[in-house]
Amino acid sequence: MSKKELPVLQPAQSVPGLPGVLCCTPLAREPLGEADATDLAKVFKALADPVRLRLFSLIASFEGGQACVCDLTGEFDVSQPTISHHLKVLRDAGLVGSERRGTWVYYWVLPRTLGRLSGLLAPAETGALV
Amino acid sequence: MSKKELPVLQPAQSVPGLPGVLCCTPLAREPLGEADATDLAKVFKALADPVRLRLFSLIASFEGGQACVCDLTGEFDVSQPTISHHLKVLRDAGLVGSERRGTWVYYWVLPRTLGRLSGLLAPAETGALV
DNA sequence: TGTCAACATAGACGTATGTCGAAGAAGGAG
DNA sequence: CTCCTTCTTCGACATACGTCTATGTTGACA
Repeated sequence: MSKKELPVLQPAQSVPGLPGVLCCTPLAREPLGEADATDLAKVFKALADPVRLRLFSLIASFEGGQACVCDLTGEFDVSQPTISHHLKVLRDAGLVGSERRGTWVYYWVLPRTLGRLSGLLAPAETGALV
Repeated sequence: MSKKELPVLQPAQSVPGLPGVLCCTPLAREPLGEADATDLAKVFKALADPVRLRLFSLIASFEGGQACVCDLTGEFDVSQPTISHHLKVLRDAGLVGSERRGTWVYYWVLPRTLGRLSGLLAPAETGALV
C-alpha cells in the first residue's frame, strides 16, 4: 500500500459509533437516533445499487463462500475498475471481507452484518398494524 | 392518491416468473438476477438516507402505527417540503402507505415489504456458508 | 532482472440525489 | 365567498455517485 497497510475498512467492523445501530434494535420498535440513522444509512447505501447487490449475492452463493475478483468481473457489463470500486464500497460497509492470496484477491460475505440488518428490518410485532 | 401510480415493487409480488425479488429468495442462496437486483436496489435506496430511516422508524413506532406529516416535521432539521419529498420516496418504494383524512395526511408502515426485506437479508442457512 | 496477469487507485465526466424557497392544491372555519 | 392550515409540487442549486480510461502496485514466473 502507498500510505498505510490497512484500508479504511477498520471502522466498518469494530466501529465505535455503529454497535448500537447494527446490534439488535428493531427499526419499528423505537425511533432511530440521528447518529444511528447516519451509520445505518451507509450500510443500506452500500446495498442500494444493482451491481453491488448482484456482486454481494454472487459472492455469497459462490462455491465455498468465496470468490476472487476474476470470478466476478465476467458476470457484469461494467469495467474491472468499476467492479473493484463496488467491492470496496461493500467492504467499507462491513458487508464483505477480503484477503489477498497470491495473485488473486478473494472476497466473502460477513454474515454478522447481514444478520443484524435482517433483525433490524424484522417487523416489530407481526400483524399488529394494517 | 393524487395520481394512479403504483409502487415500484408491484411487479415483484405478482410476477410468477420472478417472484424471487421481494418474495422469499434469500440473497445469499443464489445469484440475484439483473432485473431483480434493479428492483431491489430501489427499495434499499429508499432506506439509504438518514432522514428517511428516521422517518420510517418514527412512523413505525408511533402510537397507533400512524402519524400525520405534522407529527413528523418537528423532529427534523430539514424543511417541511423536504420531509414531504422523503415520504414520497418511502411510499413509492412500497415501504409506507398513506391516506388523507380531512386536513391531515397519515402515513403508516407496510409490514409486508419490511418482512420481505428481512427475509432476503437473512443469512442463507445459518452456519452453512462461511 | 524483465514481463505478464490480477487488482487497486486516480482523475474526469455526466447524471442522480438532497435540499431549499416559492407557489399550488385541498379542506375546514368563519 | 375569503382566509388559514396542511401538505404537495415546482425549479434551482450544490453535492454525491457510478462509470470510464489511464496508471500504479503487487505477486508469479522465466
